Amino acid sequence: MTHEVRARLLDAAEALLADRRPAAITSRDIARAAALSDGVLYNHFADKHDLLLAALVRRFERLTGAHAADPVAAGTGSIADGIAEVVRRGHAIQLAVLPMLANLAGDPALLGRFLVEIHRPPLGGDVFARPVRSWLAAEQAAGRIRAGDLEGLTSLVVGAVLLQGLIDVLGHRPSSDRDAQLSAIAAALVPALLPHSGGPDAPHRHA
Amino acid sequence: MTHEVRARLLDAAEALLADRRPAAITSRDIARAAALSDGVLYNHFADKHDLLLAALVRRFERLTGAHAADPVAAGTGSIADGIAEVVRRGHAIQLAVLPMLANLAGDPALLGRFLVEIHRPPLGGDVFARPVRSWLAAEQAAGRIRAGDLEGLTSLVVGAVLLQGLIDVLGHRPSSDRDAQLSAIAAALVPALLPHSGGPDAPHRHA
Amino acid sequence: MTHEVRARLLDAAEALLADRRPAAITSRDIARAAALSDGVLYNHFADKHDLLLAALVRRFERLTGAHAADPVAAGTGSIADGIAEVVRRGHAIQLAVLPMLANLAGDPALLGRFLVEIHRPPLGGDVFARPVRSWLAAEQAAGRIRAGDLEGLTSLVVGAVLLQGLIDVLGHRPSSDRDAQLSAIAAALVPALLPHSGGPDAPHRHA
Amino acid sequence: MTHEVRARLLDAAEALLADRRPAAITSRDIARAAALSDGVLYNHFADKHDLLLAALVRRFERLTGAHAADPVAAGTGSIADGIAEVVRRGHAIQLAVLPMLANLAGDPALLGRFLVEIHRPPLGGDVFARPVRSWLAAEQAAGRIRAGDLEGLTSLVVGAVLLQGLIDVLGHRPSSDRDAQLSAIAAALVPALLPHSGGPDAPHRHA
DNA sequence: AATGAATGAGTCTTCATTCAT
DNA sequence: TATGAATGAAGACTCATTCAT
Repeated sequence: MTHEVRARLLDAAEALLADRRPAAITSRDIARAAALSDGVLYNHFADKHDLLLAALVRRFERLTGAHAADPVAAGTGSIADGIAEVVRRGHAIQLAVLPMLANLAGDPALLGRFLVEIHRPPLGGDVFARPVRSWLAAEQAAGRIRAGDLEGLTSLVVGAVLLQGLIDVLGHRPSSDRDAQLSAIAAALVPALLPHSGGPDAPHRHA
Repeated sequence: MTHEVRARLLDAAEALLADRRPAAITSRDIARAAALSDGVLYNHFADKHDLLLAALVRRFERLTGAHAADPVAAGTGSIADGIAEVVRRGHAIQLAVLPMLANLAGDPALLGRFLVEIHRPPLGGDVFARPVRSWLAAEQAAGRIRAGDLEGLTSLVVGAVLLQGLIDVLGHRPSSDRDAQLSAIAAALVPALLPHSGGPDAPHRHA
Repeated sequence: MTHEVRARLLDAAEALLADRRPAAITSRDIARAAALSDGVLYNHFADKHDLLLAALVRRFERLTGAHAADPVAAGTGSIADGIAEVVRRGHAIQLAVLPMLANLAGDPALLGRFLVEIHRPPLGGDVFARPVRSWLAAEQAAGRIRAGDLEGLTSLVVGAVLLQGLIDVLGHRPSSDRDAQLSAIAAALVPALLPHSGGPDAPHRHA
Repeated sequence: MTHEVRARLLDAAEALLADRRPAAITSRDIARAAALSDGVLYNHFADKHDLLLAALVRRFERLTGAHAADPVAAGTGSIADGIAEVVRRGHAIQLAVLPMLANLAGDPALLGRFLVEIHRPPLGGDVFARPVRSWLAAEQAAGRIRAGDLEGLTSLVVGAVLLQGLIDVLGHRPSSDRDAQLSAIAAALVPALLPHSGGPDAPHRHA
């Protein structure tokens, strides 16, 4: 089968990508991991870059797929619990995907090609934003959270979670610290979500 | 002058760092850019890494210094205007610093050394968080924004801004889109900041 | 042929080893001598050191093999003639091997690896001592030389020959001087070998 | 004083020579060890080689001087004891000097210059042979050992000792083994030294 | 005479890619 | 199509020596 070799190459590259940055993977490493010869690569891909890119995309989809399949339920439970869950889930996705993305950052050419492949805007197509936006939209539709700019809110949530993801991926921190911080973020988000509470509230009300 | 060469080396490295990732800068590049001979580097630094690290730190400080000197005023104007300014300023810092940081991500060893040099936690010591935290604390002290967990709120703001910074740095987007998004974020943050408005508002009010 | 290059590399290295010390042989020298490209070496050997070591061992075996195949006959002729032959042969082996060994002395790491490869104790496995010891043991068994400590006697002979070998290898001296000295050594050894004569003396008095 | 710098350079080089081979000593090492600047060297010596050579000679003389001053007494005690002492002393000199000489072997150019400086034949002028020869000559003159070729006998003794010295310097062996071997050598030498003992015994008695 | 920074040729090694089989 | 040996440009780093001060 002609495609078996291609697949083996991709598998091997994907496996290596799990714990090494692209720049640190040699074409020989891949060939050896695939138990194939050094040169085959060029019969199936234009380039080492090409192979790596394909492997990267496959890996991204795999990492991302599991999470995408299981959205946070909207319309049940308290808003506080819901946003906490959204935050936790978002963070879990980041932990899966960010290491790969961080490694990619060091290779602008590859990163560029990867982002094209994945759909802009950057940072993983919409894998980060979509689940958040969906939940927010659903709860808005249910009238359980404040109506208003969906994108601003989504960015708020995604950004807050991303920061925590980066901290975990680039620095290393105790998981208890991490959980506390995630809870604090969820708590801080609650007032931004709740519907206007009627009462007077203007910023300059002090006047 | 004994230090002239060292300085020229640093200048050259810093200049190269502006548009290339460290891994893509060769010792020869630096020497040539400094109009010095190949080996000089090793008369002044232990390593290419050492030189690069020093240049990185210098660049970071330079990039960061200007912003740090001019904090957002607290206690005047509306909260909405204040947070909008905090967001804008934060974004400006990111634009200056993130490209460098993103390039650094590809070189874990150098990144590690850099972070040590800069003070953890990652992502630029506290340059991102400190101005935000200061403003929030000041407004809290003035009773103009909701009392409560300062860190959660800070993370919210910094994260939201960071996400926009990354989008601008890694992908390229029209500045009008960017400004709109920053405004949306600031707007979305306002309700998270305003003091409790008295009225009933609990999340589970639905019961 | 898969091994042709490996062999050519070894041949080239061996040839260079003939008149240069390992430390003075660059990887480029070898490649050029083998009419191969700079990098080949690393397709067949882990290291320049590895290649050099292999070449060294090969050269040693080659140099040594010829001599080992043809031991000095014991039990025939006079003891004086026998020891003279043992001395001459020993000296010939040294002349072949010592230059290489002397060159090796300057590179402790390589020397160490080489000695492991060749069997300790130092100075070329037992190539120097074995033939001497064999002849002595055979003559002892035949009752033609003094019984007694075989090792002491062996050391005596090997050492005396080694000294002459070093003189020839490190300094340069006329071969007539050399031959005279070898003869003198053989003559001096005779009384150390002859069985106790009980009676008054002389080795050749029999006439 | 103009010569103070020269002396400091020599001292430093000599000290470094104690535990490093010449090829592994950089001109900077010497300058630093002498607490002098990199370039001074060239005001007092033609070359790094020149400095090293001078240091080598000085070191050799120092190492050798102590031993030369204290010859083995001849004419008293048994011949067996005398030769044992000669062997022991010879070995001690070797242990002092051979490491340096072995290191020198790796640098033919320097070795050559050194040997010229020290007087041929190689291996330390006559430091090894002279004490042995003196003792043998004295005992011969006293009629306590066999008359005959002094040089052959000297070579025998020096060579045997040299072999043991090399074994100790290049390989490492327990001192008990070493002492046993030195004794065995001394014992094996005794019959070569003792005056003719009379009795019939000829080598070709085979008839 | 001393300084010590600058030089730059030279070392080993890596690795993407080619290409004859 | 698969193989895997060969290529050769490129990289980081060393160090004896020079020379302006």
